[in-house]
Amino acid sequence: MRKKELKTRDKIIKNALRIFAQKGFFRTTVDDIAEATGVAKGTVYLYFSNKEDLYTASIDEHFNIALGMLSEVDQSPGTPGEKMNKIATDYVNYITDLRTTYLPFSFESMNLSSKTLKKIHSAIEPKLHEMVNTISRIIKDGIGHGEFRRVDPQLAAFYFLSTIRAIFFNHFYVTNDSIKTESVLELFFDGLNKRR
Amino acid sequence: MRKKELKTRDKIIKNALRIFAQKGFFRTTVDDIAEATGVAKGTVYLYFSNKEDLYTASIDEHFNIALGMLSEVDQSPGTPGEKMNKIATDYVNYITDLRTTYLPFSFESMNLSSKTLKKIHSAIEPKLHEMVNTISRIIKDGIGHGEFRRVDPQLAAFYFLSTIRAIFFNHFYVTNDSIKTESVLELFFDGLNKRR
Amino acid sequence: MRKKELKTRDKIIKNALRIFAQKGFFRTTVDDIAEATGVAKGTVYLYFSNKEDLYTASIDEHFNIALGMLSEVDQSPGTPGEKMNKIATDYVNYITDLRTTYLPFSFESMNLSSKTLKKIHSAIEPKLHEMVNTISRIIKDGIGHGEFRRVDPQLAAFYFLSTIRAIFFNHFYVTNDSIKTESVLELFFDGLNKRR
Amino acid sequence: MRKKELKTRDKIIKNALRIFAQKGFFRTTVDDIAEATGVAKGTVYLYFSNKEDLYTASIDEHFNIALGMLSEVDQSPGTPGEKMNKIATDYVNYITDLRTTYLPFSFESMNLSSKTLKKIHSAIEPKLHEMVNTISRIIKDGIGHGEFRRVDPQLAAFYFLSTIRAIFFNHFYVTNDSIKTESVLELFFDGLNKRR
DNA sequence: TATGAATGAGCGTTCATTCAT
DNA sequence: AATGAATGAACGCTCATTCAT
Repeated sequence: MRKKELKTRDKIIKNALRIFAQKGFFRTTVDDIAEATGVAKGTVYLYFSNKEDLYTASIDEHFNIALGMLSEVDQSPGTPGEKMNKIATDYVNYITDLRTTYLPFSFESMNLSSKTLKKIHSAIEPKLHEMVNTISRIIKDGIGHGEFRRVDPQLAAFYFLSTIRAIFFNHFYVTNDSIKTESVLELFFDGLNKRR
Repeated sequence: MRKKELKTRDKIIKNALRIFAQKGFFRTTVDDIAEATGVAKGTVYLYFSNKEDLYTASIDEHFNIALGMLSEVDQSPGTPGEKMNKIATDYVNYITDLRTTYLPFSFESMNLSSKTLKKIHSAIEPKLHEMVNTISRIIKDGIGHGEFRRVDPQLAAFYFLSTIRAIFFNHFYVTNDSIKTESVLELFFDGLNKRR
Repeated sequence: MRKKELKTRDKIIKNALRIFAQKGFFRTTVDDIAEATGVAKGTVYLYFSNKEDLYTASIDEHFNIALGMLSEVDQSPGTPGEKMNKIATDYVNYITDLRTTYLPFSFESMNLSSKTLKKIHSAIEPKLHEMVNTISRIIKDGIGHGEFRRVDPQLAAFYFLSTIRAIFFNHFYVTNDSIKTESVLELFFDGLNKRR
Repeated sequence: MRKKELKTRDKIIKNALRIFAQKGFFRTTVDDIAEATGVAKGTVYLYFSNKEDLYTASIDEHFNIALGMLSEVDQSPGTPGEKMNKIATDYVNYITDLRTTYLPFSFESMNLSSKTLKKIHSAIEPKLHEMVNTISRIIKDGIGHGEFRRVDPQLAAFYFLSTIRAIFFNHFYVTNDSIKTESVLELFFDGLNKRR
């Protein structure tokens, strides 16, 4: 029964993550998630005290998945630059699989109550820091091996994540997918300025 | 009469832009906007057929303002690099003034109905293209003068706008505002890779 | 329009008072009241911020009516004893008209949230005090004229109101209405003990 | 087995009585009672077919306790007046122990479905009659011994019970407990009218 | 033009009740 | 006998939209 309980809760989270990703917090109803999971609406409330709690749990799940992909790439062989390219590609693929509709997946802008935002914050901040730290270490490694410039590794890691996100936001603005991941990454690594 | 009408419509849009920016589409009520404008709720519907229309008009207004700032900087003297720095700084300041709350201003993720999304798209795409084109021209100019590398100017322009947005999204993830505009722009211009 | 507004609000309160009296707070739905008033559910929320607010307003209305009856009797001619008999009879008639079902009308026991109880308290306490004070004055008058014993007038006034209520609670326990108002009042005035 | 069953059922009733008394029928959930009893929610339904049944059983329990106190006092030595004073005091103490919250304990006004009300009625009417009869006998005894006036003993008995309840309802209206049991009983026994 | 009272569909949440184990 | 996960009907409340004035 312990197993079954975890399974139902887990199934709800997985469906919630997907549907929230597709339709956003407000256009997703608890019924949507319950129906997709094959349970009654009330069942959702056995595992989550309210919709925002479920949303928080979904974001948490998202970061767990992202962290999993990250550390897997980190432990695989390759130069820092190769690793970062792999991270970006994997993440882009994951998100691309997740959103089945036109809409971009973005936790960045939910306009929830500030109370919930704070809850989400405290839930994701440690995980985001872990992501930033992992990438940061890769960058430091790259600096040590003379592959990267001497920049602030934390800042570069943050900017790297933003660059990945930029690839998705592009979809919102430009309907034809002319913007390629590699081209953006090339700009990230080599910058705009001409080398002297 | 004509003047008064435009004024009321204009006042509504300006308040809508500010409030939507602060609270997002769903948490903003038509009453919020009517009240802030000092008109009755029904009056809003004299000028906009529904809430999403008003939202679309607000986004349009936002891009008009952004385009205005852009062309002003474009026509001022300075190197392409200086111009781009000015654009980023001005835009950051504008957005910072706009959002009075904790929440980032992001049109990217509204999770509206796809019908409305398409309307917004067709409304903003020409303006966004104008923005991208203006920046694109500056970049081309920089390439011609040997200041920038030979990259796809459109892609670089798009990535430049994404970089500006990245500075705001940062606020959502990192509570202390340690990420400085200049540091991010430095990374944008010089890239991560070491120069050979 | 001012008039119309007051009318709708007033109509809602009057229906709410009647239905709450018949079915109690929990078994009464906002829809019940809206339907009885001939307005949509949302209309109720134009005038009252929530169900408990409406309930509080209903109780207030009840006490206003009771106070009106009380002061009318008070200003009519008669001995203190006659006045008190009239008060009891009028009140009993009023309540009897109000409850159309089997259920007693009792504000005493709603088991609401303590927050609401406090709101109701502060709303009715002054009015209840006014009721007690009016009866108290009548009793004092009766004592002064040698009609009543020298008792605490406030206590006697409170007990008098309880005696009136007792007549209704009786209906809950005893299905045949054998308990007559006059018999109970006789006991109230003359007591159980034999006079020495 | 048989013993254990009775024990569980009994434990549920005792907890139900206490919690219903504190929070009322509607604000009490079956979960509240199950949790307090230390059994699963489903277990409650092994012994009671629904919540209203459990409520009826609780009221029954209440009357059994009250009847027990009553007959104990009845069989103890003392004048009729002394006995009635003892009854009132004991009952007040019992109820005071029962309600741990601000709310008065009142079965009088539950606003349940009329079907359940009828069930409750038929359950408590015989017991209430037994209470009234016991007190009635005491009063008759007092009349026979010249202690009480020649009144309808049933009516006086009913009014006596109402007087006891009045003491509790007072708590709802008057926040400071200035109303003392003895003062109210004095009024009950001696009446308001001056003795000629 | 402008108003704002009225509407009612829609959604989050609760909780008594059931039933497979 | 006992459990507790699951159900789903019910209800409070919101708010975009309408329309008579």
